[in-house]
Amino acid sequence: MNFSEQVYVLVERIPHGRVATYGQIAALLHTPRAARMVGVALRSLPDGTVVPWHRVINSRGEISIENMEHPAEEQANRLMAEGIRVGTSNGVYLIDLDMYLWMPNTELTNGGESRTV
DNA sequence: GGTTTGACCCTAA
DNA sequence: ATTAGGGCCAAAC
Repeated sequence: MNFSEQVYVLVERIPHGRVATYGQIAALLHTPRAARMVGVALRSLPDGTVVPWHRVINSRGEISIENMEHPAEEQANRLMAEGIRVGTSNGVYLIDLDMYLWMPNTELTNGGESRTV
């Protein structure tokens, strides 16, 4: 299984209503410096894929797409459809990481609570 | 094989 | 606080 496939598998584990960062995905794959590769992998997702690519954002909590086949606006809409509050400042979409960041270490160790705040 | 390419990230001004 | 600049490394050429 190549790097891209591992990325897809991991991204599928991001729960509905949560987000992860590129660097976080890379770190979970034991290559903490390969954040850009995560982006490259998601860039060339096959069409009609079921991977929730929209749940992956950058380390500052921003959507990092300008305009491709999937514009930033679509990603923002998909996130909001999951109940995530998406702010916008100067054309940049912002997500509160303190509130929505996925914490994979916590998910199985505490009965599924994992609240922050 | 070597080179180029990024949906990134961190550091230093 | 904001912004350049450089490092990163798997994949595609």
